[in-house]
Amino acid sequence: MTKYHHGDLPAALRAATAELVAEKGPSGFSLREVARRAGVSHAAPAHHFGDAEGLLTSVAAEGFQRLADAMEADGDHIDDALQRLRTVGAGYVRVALENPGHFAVMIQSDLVCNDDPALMEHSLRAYAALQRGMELVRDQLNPDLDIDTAATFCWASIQGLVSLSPKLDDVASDTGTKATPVNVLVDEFANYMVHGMAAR
Amino acid sequence: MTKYHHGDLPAALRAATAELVAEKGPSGFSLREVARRAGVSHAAPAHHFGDAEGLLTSVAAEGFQRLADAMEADGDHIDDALQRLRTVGAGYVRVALENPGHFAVMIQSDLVCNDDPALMEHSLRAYAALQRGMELVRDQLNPDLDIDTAATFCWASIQGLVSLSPKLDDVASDTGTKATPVNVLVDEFANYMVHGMAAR
DNA sequence: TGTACATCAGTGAACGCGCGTTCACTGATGTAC
DNA sequence: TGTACATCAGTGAACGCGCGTTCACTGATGTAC
Repeated sequence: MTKYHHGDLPAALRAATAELVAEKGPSGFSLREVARRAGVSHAAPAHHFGDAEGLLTSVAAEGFQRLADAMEADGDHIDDALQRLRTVGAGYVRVALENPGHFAVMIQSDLVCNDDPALMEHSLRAYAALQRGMELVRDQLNPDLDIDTAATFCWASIQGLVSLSPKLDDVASDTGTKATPVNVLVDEFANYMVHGMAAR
Repeated sequence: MTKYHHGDLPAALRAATAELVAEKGPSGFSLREVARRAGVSHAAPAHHFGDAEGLLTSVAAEGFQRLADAMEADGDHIDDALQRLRTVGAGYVRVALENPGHFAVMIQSDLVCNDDPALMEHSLRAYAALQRGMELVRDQLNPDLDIDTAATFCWASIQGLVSLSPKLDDVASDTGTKATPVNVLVDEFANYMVHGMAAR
């Protein structure tokens, strides 16, 4: 016997959205399909999120929340710049691979409402954690390092690795070589990055 | 008086697709809207491309063609590793910013047919040009450099910068700072990258 | 040079489909007394 | 403890819309003779 009231429908709708986007990409998303997967009528989502943008914004905020939590938990207690960057980078990749639907929505700003308070809060929290890592690099390795440029570059590089990884597999299979897994690449990444930032 | 025969409808459809995707994102694409923009009936595209995937694949192939041409023209005559990486990186960013619709399709492998001969040819040509740049770094700076890892990392970093740049603008406006333009970042990128790859 | 015919390129009407949104409704829950 | 009522959560039918695909068609081009 199923209950009439769901319990936590908003969370179930976010999960269904993430699952759907992970499978079909953002283009495959529809409110009706999400409702179907959550086992409710197709008019139910409007009750909680208004429209599609509202739901996607909530998914993006949840993704940034998970990312920020991981970055703070992984990195804030590590004192060595290289080790911290390596750990936080690996954490980013792990969270991104565990939440592919969330990340696909997070990095496409035209799908969401960028003024949303929750979305802003968690994305800024993630960015701040990254900045603190960069400050460590500056203090230990290169006093002239520009924090914002370095942070931007770090974020772009890792996210680039994550979001290009299916494409990299394609290219690898075209050339007959085997693609290096992302989580291995990210370790090299930390070396390149820190040495590059240290050495100017 | 408009002609019945178009002249080069396939090219016009590719251009309309790129324009539409640049405006609305891949999710906003539809065959009917593309036909509308190209000024032909909505059944016309099927004549040349079969279905939506065929058209998008052709757009991706055209994008890789432009990219590969630019990379070869920009880089192949430069002998210094750092200078070459800087120039080719700047070229990548320039081509990507000039063809945002093409690039949005190129990096989403689930939209296109990855077995397409033209697509394979041009994307491998671009990747090979990047590899030659990495060989230069290996020969001049670090004999132990792994070409494929370095090439992957380069591509991911630059593409990450390009595709995250709208999001970076959002974050910048949230924090009240001003986002560094991508073409400035890419210059820093070359420094980080080469020093990082040289220094292990 | 002219004519007949095949081939190619694009048309426009028709179809069925999944979509988002609206709205009157009903089932469940919480609260005041 | 029980009852009445307000509020909240989800339903399901209805709507109009843009979509992709199909198909018989017509206009334009090229080629054989």
